[in-house]
Amino acid sequence: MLDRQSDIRRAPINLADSAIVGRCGDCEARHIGLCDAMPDQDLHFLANVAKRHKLVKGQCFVIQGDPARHFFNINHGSAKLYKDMPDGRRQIVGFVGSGDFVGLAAAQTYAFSAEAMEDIGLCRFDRSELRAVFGLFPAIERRLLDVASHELVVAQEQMLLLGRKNAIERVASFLDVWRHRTAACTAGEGALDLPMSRTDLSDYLGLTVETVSRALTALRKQGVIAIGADHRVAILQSERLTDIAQAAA
Amino acid sequence: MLDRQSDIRRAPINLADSAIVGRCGDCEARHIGLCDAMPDQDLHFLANVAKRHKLVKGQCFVIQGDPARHFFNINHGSAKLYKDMPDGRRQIVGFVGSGDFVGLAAAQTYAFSAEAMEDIGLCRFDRSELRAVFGLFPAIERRLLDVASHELVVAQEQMLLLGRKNAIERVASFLDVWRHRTAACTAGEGALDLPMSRTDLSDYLGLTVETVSRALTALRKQGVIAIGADHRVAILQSERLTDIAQAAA
DNA sequence: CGGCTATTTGAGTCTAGTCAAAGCCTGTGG
DNA sequence: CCACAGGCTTTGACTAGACTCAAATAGCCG
Repeated sequence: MLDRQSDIRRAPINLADSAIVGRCGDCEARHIGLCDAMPDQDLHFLANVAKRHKLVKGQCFVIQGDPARHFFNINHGSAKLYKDMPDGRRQIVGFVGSGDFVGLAAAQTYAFSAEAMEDIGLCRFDRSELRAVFGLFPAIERRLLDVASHELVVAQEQMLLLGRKNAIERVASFLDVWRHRTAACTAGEGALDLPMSRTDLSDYLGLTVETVSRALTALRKQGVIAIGADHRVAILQSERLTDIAQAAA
Repeated sequence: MLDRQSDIRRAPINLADSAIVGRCGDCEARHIGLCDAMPDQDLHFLANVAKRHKLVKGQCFVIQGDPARHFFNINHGSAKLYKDMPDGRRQIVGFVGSGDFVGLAAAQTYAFSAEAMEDIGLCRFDRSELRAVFGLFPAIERRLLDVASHELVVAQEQMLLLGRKNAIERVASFLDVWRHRTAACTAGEGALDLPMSRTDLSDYLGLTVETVSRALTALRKQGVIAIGADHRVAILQSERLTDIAQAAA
């Protein structure tokens, strides 16, 4: 655990080093996330306060405890949000992907850190500048409130998972939610695309890597899922998975 | 566990039965919570969409899964917010008190239930009507976004607690947070006022009643807290408590 | 003064954690 | 093309911290 201290995650590369590219109009995230709340002709208001960045896998763009000066909108790729304890224990509080908004959970300082799990592109907004845009386009603020409400729902569901579910229920819950999250994007019923490692999964589910692995094996032996040679997961019995996740059976 | 099914909590009294009393101007919560975002002369806009209610201990005013038609603002008293699983397992996702806003964590339906832990007074707002007030007073929406952001910070901290802390750290964390929450109200350094039972505490901390009790005893034996004959808790060494809560020592 | 309930304490069990090692992709270099 | 190093994942054996079941204790209220 403690080797995390010397990890790449502890040596974030300054965002200023990242390439700034492109404009809003042809952004891959134009019609998702924050930006979809703006009509085309007013998009330049957002563009004026947004800086586009590209980050490579492993780079941090939010550090827990730093002054919360920015919001972020992920354009492509995925990242993990997490909290660390002084002795190395880690809790991942969320995974974010294309279109997701990052940075709401902050008062004066960020309550979490954020690290790219693969190469990502994002837009960075200055909080105070974005706040000024609120006055002109209340739809933005409305959107953020909706996003925050939804995140609260998800957070409460995660509290139930962490506080009351056993290992298999936790893993089943994660797969069930992830399936629905990615079903919107990929129609195919093949293996799930899991950008996170088993270690990330364990830090998200409040378990150890070994326990996550054992739970996956148990689900595989029950015929609920299949695990590929590349460790990817395919869901074979989705109703059964949901039942296990919710302890409905 | 399963006896909860027949509990008073399962048979909520309809809010329509509750007494509706008073006006906003002389409300005990006038200068906290949502209402403080409104200037006196415009308070009647809120009053028009608010219904004041009084509830007795044990009454539910939000049921998980019901259509989310209202927001609530607690005027006095305290309540618990929780999620239940079909087999009776329960996770309390938050405690709320005077001035606190309830109902943000909802999409079409409520993600949680809410029950009065003591007699309480609250204001009920129709969501659609309150939304209409947003247009006239953006300060309300701004306030809600701030509230939601703060709740997200708290929720993430709770995920860390539930996912990665041991029993003593959980109990210490709770006492530490609760001390700060109530310190703003009561200057006295006496015993904490804990409106919730040990069972509620265990459902909040993801433990059993017995484990909570044992953790409290352990903290008492270490001299960090004292436990009164009425089971109330007094904090004797607050820095030590904080260190234990954060695993800093 | 009892009955009731919430809390605390005790004894034994079990789930998940820890420590250790093997297996298996991946990617690099010969 | 194959061998090998390295990291991630899986499996195994044992431990520990929290849970379960049971009982004792102590306020609280009629």
